Amino acid sequence: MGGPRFEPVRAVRAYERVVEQVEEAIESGVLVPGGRLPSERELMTQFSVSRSTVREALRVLQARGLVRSRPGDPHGAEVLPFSPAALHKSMTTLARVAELSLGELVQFRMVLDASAVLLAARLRTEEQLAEMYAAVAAMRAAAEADDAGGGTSEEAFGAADMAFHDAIARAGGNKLVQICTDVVRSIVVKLIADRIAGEPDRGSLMRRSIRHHEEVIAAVRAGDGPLAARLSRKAMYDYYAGYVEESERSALRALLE
Amino acid sequence: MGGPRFEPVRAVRAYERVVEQVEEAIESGVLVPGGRLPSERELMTQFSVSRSTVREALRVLQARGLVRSRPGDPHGAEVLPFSPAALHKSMTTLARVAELSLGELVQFRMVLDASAVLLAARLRTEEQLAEMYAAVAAMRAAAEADDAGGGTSEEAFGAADMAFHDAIARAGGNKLVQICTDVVRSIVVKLIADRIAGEPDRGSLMRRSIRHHEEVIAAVRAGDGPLAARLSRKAMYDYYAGYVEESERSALRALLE
DNA sequence: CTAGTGCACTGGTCTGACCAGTAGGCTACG
DNA sequence: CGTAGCCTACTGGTCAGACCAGTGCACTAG
Repeated sequence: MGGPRFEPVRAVRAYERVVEQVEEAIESGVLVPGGRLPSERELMTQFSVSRSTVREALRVLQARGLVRSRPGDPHGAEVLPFSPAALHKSMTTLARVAELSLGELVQFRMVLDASAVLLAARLRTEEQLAEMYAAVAAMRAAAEADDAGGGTSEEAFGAADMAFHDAIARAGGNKLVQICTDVVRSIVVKLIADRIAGEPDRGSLMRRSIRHHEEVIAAVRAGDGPLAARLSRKAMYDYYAGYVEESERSALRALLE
Repeated sequence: MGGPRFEPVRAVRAYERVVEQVEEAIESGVLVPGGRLPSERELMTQFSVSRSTVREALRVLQARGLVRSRPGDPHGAEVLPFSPAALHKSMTTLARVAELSLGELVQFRMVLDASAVLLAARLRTEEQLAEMYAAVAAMRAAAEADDAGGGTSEEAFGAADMAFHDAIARAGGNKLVQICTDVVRSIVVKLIADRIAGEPDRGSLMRRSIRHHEEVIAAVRAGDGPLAARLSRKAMYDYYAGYVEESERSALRALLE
């Protein structure tokens, strides 16, 4: 101990410094969504680096979802409004590389959705409640179309289901919960889309899901958060348990009290 | 309707196809962590593209946390084991660009931590319980060092706290919950590190936090998940409420029942 | 006033070059 | 024979300059 503790000076690549500066400009608000970066050739003179370096930096920024560039665009790369696309990408990679099981993903959704619904029961506006009702109505319409042999009805059902959960999440008022819910939902749906489409008894699954959603809405309307949360977990479990490995279901049931 | 619905063929850049192929190789297990990619010059012949294109692809893969390259390394870029670094990065960006408030972040932690602790109460092993005890002991040691005027004690306290929550999350058995908890925790800590360090009555805050943690452990040991979850939320609230905007605290309290 | 055309400039890609740094083989010394 | 130190063949990082297809805008012809 004692004496100055020097840190190793890691070599910072030129393109990294370019990334840093642009990132800083975006986060500090100097560059606003919809705004434009100078052209690559302009950037290379401003940063005193070559175009390859500028381009590598732009690739990184693009991978992080901060900018987008189109060939031929005379205005330069566009600064994007925030989108969870990058989060989505890294979570998808996570799901594959870290070998996340369907059970873990569903469990995560149970947790987040239940909290969102708990919060929604207290914070929702009348308008958001109406959206939830509308979403359930759309689900019912899709289910009926399915009974009649409609082709793309499970797609419509899924979209309505998403609208419902999105309304809940927005009503809950936590953007992070909302975004994570959405990201994980899309991953889960993608994982089992084919299995759902081939489900023999799809109709009864849909009907049961609709009933569950209605119960959740009723609890939200009544302002009973804990009940709504319980119902929400139950609904999620019932809908997805069939697709989850038997060995993982007990961990899911642990959330049902 | 009717007739084939053609999709617009979006122009796929060369470097994107390189990224896709390498990503595919990693996710399918052809390339394992610790393994090496061919050198850039080798890759450019394999993919029949120029080195610039190869390098842009590598930058993207690096930004996604899949590979790392060192100058002079004769073995080529290294395939990395999974790390939540990319997730961390995109969530940090999210927090800044999407203007996530401290309140939302803390609320998110309350939700995730409570679920982790709920699951841990059922699934924890004796070994993991011991780790939790050890972490609390370390917290106490740090708090005592702080009373004695130790310099880096709040750092040690934070590290022990992290170890505690990490043990809980691992015991809960959901990797996604564990990772998200960890990522958000580090963001929160970074946001208020300076405020915590300057806290006048840090000692009592630490002591109260330790007591809370002990209560949580007791409930986990007893297998009472719901109680442990409640205590965990309470502990988190007590610790962070002071740093959260007054207007947001009610949303946090909504989680306390 | 509008429809069409041309041009200036963009991003995407390629080629070829140089540099600093690394690893591992080779050599010379003990 | 063993080892310390050098040497070389490579690596990734960066640069310069070139070409192409595509875009938006100004200009022009109707």
